[in-house]
Amino acid sequence: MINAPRGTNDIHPPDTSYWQYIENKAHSVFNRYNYKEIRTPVFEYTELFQRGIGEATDIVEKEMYTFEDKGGRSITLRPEGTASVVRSFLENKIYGQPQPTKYYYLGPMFRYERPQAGRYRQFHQIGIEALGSNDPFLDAEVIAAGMNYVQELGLNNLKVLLNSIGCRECRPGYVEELKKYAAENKEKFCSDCKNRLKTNPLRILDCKVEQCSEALKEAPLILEALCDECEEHFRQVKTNLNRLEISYDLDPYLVRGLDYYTNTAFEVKYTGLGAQDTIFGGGRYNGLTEEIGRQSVPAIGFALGVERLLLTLKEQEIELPVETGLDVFIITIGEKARSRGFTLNQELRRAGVKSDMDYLDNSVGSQMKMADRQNAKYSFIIGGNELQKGVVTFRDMKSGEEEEIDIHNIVNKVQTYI
RNA sequence: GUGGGUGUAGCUCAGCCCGGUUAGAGCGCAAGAUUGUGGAUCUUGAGGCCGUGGGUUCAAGUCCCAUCACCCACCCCA
Repeated sequence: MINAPRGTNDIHPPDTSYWQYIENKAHSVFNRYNYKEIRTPVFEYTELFQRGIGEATDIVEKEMYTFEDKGGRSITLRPEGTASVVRSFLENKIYGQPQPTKYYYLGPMFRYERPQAGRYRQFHQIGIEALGSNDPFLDAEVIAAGMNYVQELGLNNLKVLLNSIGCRECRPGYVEELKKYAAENKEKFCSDCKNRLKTNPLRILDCKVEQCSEALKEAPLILEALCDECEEHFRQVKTNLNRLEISYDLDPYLVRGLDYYTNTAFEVKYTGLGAQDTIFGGGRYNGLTEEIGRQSVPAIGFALGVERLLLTLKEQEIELPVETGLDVFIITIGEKARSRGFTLNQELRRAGVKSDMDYLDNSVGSQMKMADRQNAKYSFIIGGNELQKGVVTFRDMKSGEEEEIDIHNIVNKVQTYI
């Protein structure tokens, strides 16, 4: 027996209809915000992610599915969506068109990690990216679009965490301050954080170890170290969120794992999920386009984890519209009736009626049971008697009432009922 | 990559500590209960390389080792 690779999942009915619902809702909500769908390849040259995400990040260091293709090129299955979207934006010179450019995307992403609740090796993200504007109205719009999306799906009790992590003017100075503070209080931090101090100092801010949160209480805050421009930008983002009545908690310890983020950083969490509680997260990445291309294009976006969204929907016991049952199930007795039922089935379907029949040559009782299990509104019974009279027995599955109807009129008849 | 838990019927699980002959339950599935009627009940039945490989033993689902997978957590992220 060959199993699906570790960390991958098959999605079966009825779950597939949840997925379709989630995807359809994304199309409709993001279109309303005037974001257009973009589809990029599932694999890219490895260099794109190395440059875009940052060499020092865990994603690039140890989580990428990288392989050499037959032409000797290093290829990587995309671990996230933003780098590809930016690459495509630059490669196709979309910056030459009227700005901003507003995209959304959805699809599978790949990271080589140990699977756990809400985290898989092949997982799915839905994201939006708005490129070509640094307008703080846009920061708020992006967050609003995401919140609107999950709210329309029925989610409650979500928390927006907000921070600004500055720009390349003010952040380096802050990082130095932070390093200095941490060096002076080194013994108060956990061993991981002692390492982070060298590799990625900002990350000590969101360490979940209690002693570290203690140790950080006296630490300098980035919100107090922002340059005038960043501070003003952040102030306006907050004002705009207030205007949209989106409540948020300032979290000065919220940082983002990927190098390209600047200014606004946000995460939306649901606390009932266990360790993987971030439903979506994102921020501004004004530095990314220059890493990948030559142009400097400001941009902001977020990515949402579909599997986590589904877990939350189930956790909150939100009913998603499941595929409805059959209109008609055809029950036949005998070979002749079966053949007639088979052609009638096709007639029904061509007339827009959702119908099915038995393919196991089961007993009438079993066929009736099948009709019941399939949630059929009506069953059509065709046996020797019906064939002789040229009728079908039309049974209302709810009331149990039956009437005989001319087999030539049955399609029209049932259309008026559904 | 690290730690803990779990792999027995289609599904959920019991049996394992304290080895012993044909491996169980519930649900689901199938057939039937005056021969052409579902959603209730009852009867009967089908369905298991007990994750895989090795070892200990007269004997292994049960004990030991390895391996794989899943779950949870750490790391990190969506």
